[in-house]
Formats: sequence, structure tokens, C-alpha cells
Amino acid sequence: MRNPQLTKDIIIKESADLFNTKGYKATSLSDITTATGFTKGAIYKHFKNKEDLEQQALRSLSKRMFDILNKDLKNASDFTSKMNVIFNFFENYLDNPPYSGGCPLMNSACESDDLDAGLRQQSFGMLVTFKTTIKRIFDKALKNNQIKSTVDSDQLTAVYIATLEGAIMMSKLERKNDALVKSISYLKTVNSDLIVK
Amino acid sequence: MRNPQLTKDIIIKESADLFNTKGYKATSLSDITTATGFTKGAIYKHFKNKEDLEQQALRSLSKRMFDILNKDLKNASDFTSKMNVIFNFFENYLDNPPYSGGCPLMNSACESDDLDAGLRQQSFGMLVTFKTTIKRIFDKALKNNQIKSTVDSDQLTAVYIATLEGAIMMSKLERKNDALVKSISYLKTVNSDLIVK
DNA sequence: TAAGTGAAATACCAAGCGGTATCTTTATCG
DNA sequence: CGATAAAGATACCGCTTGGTATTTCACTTA
Repeated sequence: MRNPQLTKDIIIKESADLFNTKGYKATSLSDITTATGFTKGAIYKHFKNKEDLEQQALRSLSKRMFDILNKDLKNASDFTSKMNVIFNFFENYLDNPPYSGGCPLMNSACESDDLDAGLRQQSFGMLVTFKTTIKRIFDKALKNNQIKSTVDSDQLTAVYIATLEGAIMMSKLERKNDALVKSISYLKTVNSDLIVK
Repeated sequence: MRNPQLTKDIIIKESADLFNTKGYKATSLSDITTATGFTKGAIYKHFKNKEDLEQQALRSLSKRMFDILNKDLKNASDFTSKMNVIFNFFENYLDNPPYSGGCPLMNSACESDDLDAGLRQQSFGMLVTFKTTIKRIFDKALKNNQIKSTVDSDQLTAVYIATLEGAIMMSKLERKNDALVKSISYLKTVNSDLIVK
């Protein structure tokens, strides 16, 4: 009956969803106990404190995101299809998301200030991973002459991530994926202009 | 000695800064009392509860932002200079901001969920104002044939806001305005491509 | 100058918070 | 099977939270 690893996984998963929807500080331990069915005793057996749980939860959210992305990216060969993997992922964000509550990167970035350095660092790492993922697509396409050699991959990486993240914020606030659809549609036209015909 | 209006203004201003830096839920009433020097009695004389204060504080942050923007926009005549007003405002965000803690729109949008409907609605209104401000610049330029007639002002409005907001989030997280500078520089090139020569 | 009024301070409350010490249960393995 | 150690439940702690009832204070006006 008992399965410590499963218990820990459940606590991480449930609390991750709570953190990403309600917010980290706004989610209390009793929220987590009611969501998981476990007691505080069980939680503190697996995590040294709430901050520790917050960080592990964010890490799991990050993993969830990039596992999906990397898996789909493996099946994509050229620049356009790789970018479409990214775009598809974000287009599904509101209707059929891998986690509810919007993007964990933005949520944690907004909430973590200088005080909770641990969460902030976790969030920072997630941004680095995201940037690396996008930049690699640009750089490989540059190397293979799939896109114009004038492309500044660092700049476009920043712009793409900023646009996608900002659009998620807008769509979440407006409760309709208007901004997300418009932004992705725009980025696709940008993409097609980059391609060497 | 006593000045009720001033008292209220001080409470709003100080709590607005606290909310925008620490977060709304994370800022306690005692944080506000120590920051203002007033007591809880004074606060609850002017605001019916904390949520009421949160909303009025966000409204004042929004006003602060658009007062600056509208004032500068009045002195700008053509499309490019108007857009530069927007860009300049955001470029100063990290080095010399009108308020600390990043963009109040994004902060409130991220934190407010379905529970605190009041804050959410206030945040939503701020987004509407922002969209109206940007869209008006595009539409006027369209009307005066300053930019290409093929421009979709609704789409570009969404894209510009998304990019700026996302870039702020990134720059705040990275503690350097790299992403913001890159994004604005990019949007400027987009702008120049829109212009009818 | 004394009364009246609203601003602000003080003192207090119940509830919820994160965290811990202790006890009970369950799985593991000689 | 019986001992052992870990997993998890229970009960509790000090503290802070948002909020309120009451009191003191300062200003206006007659």
C-alpha cells in the first residue's frame, strides 16, 4: 500500500499545480494537504520546508514543459517544423495545457523577489533553458543556411520568448487566446521572412 | 497638522510600491504601517479592507504610467516619434522607473486569479487602456498614410504589448535590461519597415 | 472657548500560517 | 515470525494575519 516515492511525486505534482494557479505564497500547506490527501507529517518527511517544496515543484513544472518540447523537437527536422513545435506548444496553452495557471516561468519570475532567492534561481534556470532551446534552433538553421545569415540569433531568441510569454499573460488575463493566436501568427510570418528560398 | 487626503495619498503610494515589488498577497498590513508610519486605524478609516486598498493602489500605478505616456505622446506628432515615446518609457523601466518592481500590469495579471475578481478586473482595465493607447497610434498613422495600408493594427498592438511585457519580465529576472534593449531595438526595425517612404 | 466631528491610535480578536515533536502504522528483512 | 526503521498521522506551538471596537486626539465652527 505504502509507496514513499509515489507519495513524494503526488505531493510535488499537486502542489506544483496549486503553486502555478494560486501562486506560491498564496498556497498554504493546508491547501496541499487537502489536495493530496496526505498530512503535514508526510510532507515534512519528504521536504525540509515549504521553500524546498516550492523549488522542487517549479523544477518539475519546468521538466514537464521541456520534456514535451524536446520530445517533439526530436521529430522535427528543419527550421520551420522545429519552430512550429514551439508555436504549437504555446497555442495549446489555454485550451489543452500540460499544466493549468499559465506559464510557470512567468509565474515564478513575477512572484519571486530578492527575498526568496531559491525560487528566483530556479526560475532563472528555466529561462536559461528556454533561451538555449530556441537559440539552438536558430543557430542550427544558420549553420545549415536555412535562414538568412544576417539573423541575430540572440536578439530573435529574446524577442520570440518575450512575445510568447507576454502573449500568454495577455490571453490569460483576457480569458481568450486572442493575443496568443495573433502573436504566434505574427511570429510565423517573421519566420517565413527569415527563410532562404 | 492633520491632512486626511494627504494621509490617504501616502498610504496609496507606499502600499502601491510595496504591492508592486513584494506582491499583493505577500504584502501585509504591518508592512504598510511601517512603511507609512500610520497605524491600522488610519488605514481602515480610508479603505474598507485590504482588497479595496489593493485595487486603489493598482489604479494609482496605472494612472502613474499613463499620465507619463499621455503627456509625452501629446508632444509627439508623427508615427515614429509617438512610438519612440512608448519605447523610451520602457527602456527607462529598469534604470530609472516611475515605480519599482516591474510592470504593474504584468504583476497584477500574474497574481490575480479568479478569486480576487476585483484586482483582476482592475488589471484587465489597465490592459484595455494600454491596447487602446497603442492601437490609436497605429490607426492614426494608417489614416494619415504614414504606414502601409496592409498593417493589421489589432495584431501589431497585441504583438507589441506582448513583446514589451515579456521583455520586462525577462530583464527583471536576469537583472539586466538585455532582453528589453534587444526587444525594443527589434520593434524599432519592425516599425521602420511599416513606414511609407 | 467649548462642543462637536472626523481622523488616527490603541488594544484586542479569532483564524490561519509554517513548523515540530510525538505517536502510530506499515513495509522490509534476518 | 518478530524486530527495526521508515512513512505517515496527530496534536500542538508561537507567530502573524486581516479585521474590529474602542479610545484618544486634532481640527473646525459656533
